[in-house]
Amino acid sequence: MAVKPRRSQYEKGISELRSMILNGDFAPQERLSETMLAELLEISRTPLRQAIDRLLEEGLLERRPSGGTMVARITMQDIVDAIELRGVLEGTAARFAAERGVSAAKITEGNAILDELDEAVFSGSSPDFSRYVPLNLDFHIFLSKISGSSIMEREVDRAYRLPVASPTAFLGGQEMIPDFQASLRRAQRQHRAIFDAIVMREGTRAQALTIEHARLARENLEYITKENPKLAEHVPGLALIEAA
Amino acid sequence: MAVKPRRSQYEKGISELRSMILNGDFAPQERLSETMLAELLEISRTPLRQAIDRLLEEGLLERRPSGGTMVARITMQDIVDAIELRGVLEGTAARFAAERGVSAAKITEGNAILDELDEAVFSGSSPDFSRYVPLNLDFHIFLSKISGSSIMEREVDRAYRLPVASPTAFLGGQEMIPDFQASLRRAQRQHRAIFDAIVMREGTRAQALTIEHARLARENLEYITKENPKLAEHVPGLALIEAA
DNA sequence: ATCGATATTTTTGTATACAAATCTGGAATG
DNA sequence: CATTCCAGATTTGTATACAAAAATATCGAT
Repeated sequence: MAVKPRRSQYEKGISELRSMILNGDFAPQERLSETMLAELLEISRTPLRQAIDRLLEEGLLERRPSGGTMVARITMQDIVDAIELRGVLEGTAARFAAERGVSAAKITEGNAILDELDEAVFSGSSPDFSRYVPLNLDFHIFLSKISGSSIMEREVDRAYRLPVASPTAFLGGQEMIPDFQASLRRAQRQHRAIFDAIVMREGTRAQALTIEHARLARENLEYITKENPKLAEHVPGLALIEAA
Repeated sequence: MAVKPRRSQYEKGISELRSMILNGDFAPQERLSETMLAELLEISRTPLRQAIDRLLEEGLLERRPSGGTMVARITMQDIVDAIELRGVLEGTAARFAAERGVSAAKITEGNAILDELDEAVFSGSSPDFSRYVPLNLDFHIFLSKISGSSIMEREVDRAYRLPVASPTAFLGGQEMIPDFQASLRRAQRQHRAIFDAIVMREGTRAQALTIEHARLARENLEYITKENPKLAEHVPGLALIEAA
């Protein structure tokens, strides 16, 4: 039997509308009327409006001056800033973790994730992408959890939802962008360094390393836009960038 | 004739529900049913639910495991963390401003605010509180605006809405807490130093000063809780803190 | 033809009705 | 006496109806 997802109309609205936006289904300045969207997504206006509110929060939608909403105008600078912000928040979480200390159990847990990442990145002749991507996200979420601050955990999680700021934004789906293999290895070495700094209670170092780690995403972004623009298709949301 | 505010039911819901929560009108674990709240606020469930979603975002409400919502359990640590987070975000905005440079017009504008703040703080025998509070907020918002990043502007603004993390959270209404007069003078000297660092393009210094500036709020929080607990009444939201 | 005023249609904000899910109390059973 | 199960009552999620506001179209005057 197929598993029936049975998600709410509201969740359906969010995820479908989000992917339509990232997919570039709407014209840049197009007014998105609620009735039209409701019909399109086959949900009623009540849960649709919730979804719109949420996507406004995430920065994917924007209120039009005349009323109504439209797809947000996102510049390259916005993405660079969102990546930097993500790094700053993750860096603060790492600093908190270092300053406040991490339990032995959590150290074991972190090392386990890192060992698995090593497997995925270094064991074969080339990195195993489909294993790396979820493990990478696991590690990043793990870092926010050991900050010892529910506020930081929330806000880091939130930053991941900003357009194209998630740690996995440039890692495509299953298929790897071959040019990024070296980047993956650097990233994993940074993971080790970050966790080492945290365990050693070196807050400033942990923070600096984590911020710099996020900037790998910026490098990938620059590589795609300058060297290999057709890769942009693999990164949902990149298509809707306006000229800065 | 009295001015008719004519705000929407949704806005009414947010502001009234928020102040009721901060006022401690609900018992700690009390389940807040939508029908009950709708009746209480005299709005229908539709805009009420929007308001609830918003306050969930702000961290003032929390979903109960069994379904339904309740007032969020906020610990002292959460407030300390929210203040630090606010400082980190404001600090990043200040760093951006320093790194990217500020126009001559904006420098003039900043100096004008600082001069007015000087007036409010240093001109009389004691600081003019009712003038200081809005000017202080102006300066903080000004800092986020000159970051040159709409993302940072948004996120700083958002951090102000976290429980008791706003720059004016500990400044009470009109009446000043006398013990904070010295703190006010220190704060204003820090404002000058922050803006100087930004104008001089000293990003790291601007960031560090701004983070430290936010920690004045933490000092005030500690003073209130340890030295003079009855002042807590003057700080909306402090009443609903649980033991950490 | 252009502008402005008014009428018409669309769109959003709000209330309410209804259904599905959840909770509560109590009776039946071990 | 504790436990399980079920009926009734809330409660939440969703659809829809309606009204106020906004946008668009229409028409007339200059």
